[in-house]
Amino acid sequence: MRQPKIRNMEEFANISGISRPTVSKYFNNPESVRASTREKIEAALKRYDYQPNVFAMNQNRRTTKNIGVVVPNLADPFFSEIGRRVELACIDAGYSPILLSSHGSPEMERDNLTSLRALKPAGVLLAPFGRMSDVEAVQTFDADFPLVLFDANMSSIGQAFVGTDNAQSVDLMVEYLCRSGEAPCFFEMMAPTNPNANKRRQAYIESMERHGHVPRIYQADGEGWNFEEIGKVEGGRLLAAKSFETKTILCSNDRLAIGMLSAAYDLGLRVGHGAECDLRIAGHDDHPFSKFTCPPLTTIAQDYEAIANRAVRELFSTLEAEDRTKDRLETTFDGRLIMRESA
Amino acid sequence: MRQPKIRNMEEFANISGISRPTVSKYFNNPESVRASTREKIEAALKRYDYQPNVFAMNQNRRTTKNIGVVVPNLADPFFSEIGRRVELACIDAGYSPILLSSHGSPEMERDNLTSLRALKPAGVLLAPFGRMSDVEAVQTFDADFPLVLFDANMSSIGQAFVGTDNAQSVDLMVEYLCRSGEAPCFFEMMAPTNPNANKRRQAYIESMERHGHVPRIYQADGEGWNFEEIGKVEGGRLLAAKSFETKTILCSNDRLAIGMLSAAYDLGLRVGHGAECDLRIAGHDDHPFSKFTCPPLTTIAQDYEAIANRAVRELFSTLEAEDRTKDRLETTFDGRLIMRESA
DNA sequence: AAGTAAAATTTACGCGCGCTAATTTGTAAT
DNA sequence: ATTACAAATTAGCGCGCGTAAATTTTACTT
Repeated sequence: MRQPKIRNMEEFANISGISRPTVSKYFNNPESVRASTREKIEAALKRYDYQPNVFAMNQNRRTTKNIGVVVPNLADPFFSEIGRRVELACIDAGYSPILLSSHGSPEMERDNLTSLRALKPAGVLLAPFGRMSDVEAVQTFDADFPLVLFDANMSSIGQAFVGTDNAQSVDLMVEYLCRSGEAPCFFEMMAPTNPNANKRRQAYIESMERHGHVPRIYQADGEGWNFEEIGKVEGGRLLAAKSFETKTILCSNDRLAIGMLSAAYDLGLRVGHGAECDLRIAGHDDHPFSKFTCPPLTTIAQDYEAIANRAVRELFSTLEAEDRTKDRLETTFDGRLIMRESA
Repeated sequence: MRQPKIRNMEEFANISGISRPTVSKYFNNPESVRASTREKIEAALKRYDYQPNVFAMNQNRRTTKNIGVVVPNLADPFFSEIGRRVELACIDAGYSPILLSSHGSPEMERDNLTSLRALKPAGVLLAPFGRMSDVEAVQTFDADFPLVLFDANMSSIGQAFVGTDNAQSVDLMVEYLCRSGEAPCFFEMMAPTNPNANKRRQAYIESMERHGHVPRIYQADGEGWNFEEIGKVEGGRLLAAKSFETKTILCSNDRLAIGMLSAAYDLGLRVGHGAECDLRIAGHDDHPFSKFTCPPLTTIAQDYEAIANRAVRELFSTLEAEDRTKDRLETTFDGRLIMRESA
C-alpha cells in the first residue's frame, strides 16, 4: 500500500491532485488551506509516506522549526531532568528541540551557541553558567535570535527569565529549621559561579536576620562540578573540627548535602531531627537521589515542570509577537518544602 | 577587520581569489587541494568569517556529517555519562553528534530513529532497550544506515556491538564476595527489559556453581525506571522479612543497590564488611553517586571511556569501509572491581 | 626545453523547496 | 443570477551548494 517512491513535493502534489505551492502552504500551516484541500492532502499522506526535505525547507525559510536547548551540564541530574521536560514541551508544540550540554565548560557553552547559529534556530532556551558565561557572546546571540533564559539569570539578557524564587524557597527552609530546632548554618562553595548560589546566600542572611539570628556562613574550597566530593571532603573537615556553630546545616544545594551526609556517616554522626541525633542537614533542589540518601534529605523542591513549561511558553510568545518591543519578563516559581528525615 | 558580509560560497571564492568549485572541494576535504591554494583560502578565512550553509550542503551531499546518538534515558547517570563521552568523541572526529534520549520509552526510541532519518545521518550509535525495542524498526534502520550498538546488544543487528563483559565482571564480584566472606544472594528486577540484566543473572548462576555454591536469586516486583524506589521498597521488604539466605547481596545494578542501602538504613541494619556489620551489599556499574552512599558502595566499574571510544571508532571504520561485507564485530571490555565499604 | 600528470578553472546543471505575481477557480452571500 | 471575496493554480525565479565534463594552468620530471 504505502509506496515510498515519492521523491519530492512536486511528485506528491501530483498524486494528491493539488498544486505544489498549495501543498507547500499546507506543510507550513495546515490551517492555511481550505478544509476540502486539506482532506485531499491528508488522504494522500496516508497512502504515500512523504515528508518534505528538512534541509531544503530550512535553506529557504527565513526561520526554521529548530529550538536550541543549552544546559551547562547534562551529567547533573537537575539539568537532565529540566532539559528533558523542556525537550518534550517543544516537541508538543511541533518544534524540533536540539539539546546541547556544555559539559561544565563555559567555553563549550560559547561553542554551542556558535554551532546553533548555523542551524538558524527559531529560538533558544539557555540555562547559562551565569558569571562564568561568555557574557558578550550571549549578548550577541541574544541580539540575533529570540532567547529565553531559565534556571540562572543574567541581567538584561534574553526576552525572559524563568526560575525559582530563591528568596522565598530559602526563607521557607530557614523558617522551618528555626521553628523546629536550632537556627541553621549555611554551607556553600567558596566562589560559586552560579548566580542562584549567590541569591541563596543572600536570602539566607536576610532570613536569619529577620528571625533574629546571626548568619553563619561556611565556605568550602574547591572548584568544578564535583559538588558531592567537595561536600564530602570540605564538609567532613568542618564537621570533624566541630567548626559549625550550630548542629543544623543548610547546604546551598543537594549535591553538597549528599557529600556532607556521606562525610557525617563516615564520622559516625547520626543525622536527623530525632532527639538522639547529632546533626541536621538540609539541601536545596530535590535532587532525584535525595529521596534515597541516608537518611533521606530534607530539601526544597523546585517546580521543574512549571519552569520548563513556562520557559517554553515565554519563548513561543516572543516568537509569535511581531514587535520585539515586548518587555523583558522575569518569572519565578515558589519552592516547596520537602520534609524528610535529615532535618 | 572581520567583515561578516560574505553571503555565500561564490562571494567568498571571489575575495579569496579561488574558484567556487575548488573552494567547495576545500571545505569537503582541505587535503584535497594544493597547499598553495589551501593557504590562500585559509588566509581569506581569517579575514572574513564565512562558513558554508549547512542546509545547502546537506541537501546536495549524499551523506552528511551528522552522527545520531540515541540512548534510552538521559535521566540515568550511566547514559548521560556514556552519551557525553560518545558526543565528545564524535566532535573530535569532525562530526556533528545529535544526542537523543528516548526518555525511558521504547516508542520514543522508534520515533527518534524516524526523525533521525530526515537528517540523513552518516551513521548512528544506539544504546537500545533490547527486548523492549521495536526490533523491526531497528532492523529496518540498520539496513538503511550504518549502525553501531553499544551497552545493550541485539543479535545480528548493527555493524558492531561494544559493551562490558558481564560474565567477567560478575564473576569478578562473586569471586571477591565469596573469598572475603559469605557467598552472595542476587537481587534484581522481576522482568528486566535490559539484556545486560539477563546476562548478569546468568553469569551469577554460573559463577556461583563454579565456586561450589547454590545460586539464590531474589526478584523484585515493579516496572519502569524507578530502580532506586523498587530497590528500596522491594529490597526493604525482603530485608525486613529476613528472606535472604545469606548476609551478602549482589544487586544487578547500582541503582537497585542504592535503594536497598536506603532501606537497610531505615531498618537500622549496619552495612559493610566489618565484623560489627549485619549485611554486605554490592552493585554493578560504578554509578556516579555510588561513591557517596552510606556506606560507599562496592561495585564494578564499567570502562565508559573505552566503550564510548571504541563504539565511535567502530562506526567510523564502517563508514570508511567501501564494502559493507565487513563482519559484525562484538567487543566487550572487562569490568573493574571497585572496593568500598559496603561489601 | 619539451613533456606529463595533477590540480585548478570554467561552464553548466541539478537538488528540493520557499515565495511571489498574475490568473483562474471556487464559495457564499445578495 | 450576479457580485465579491477567498482560495487555488500557473509560471517562474531564487536559495546555496554539489558535482560533472571539458578545458586550461601549474608543478615537476628528464
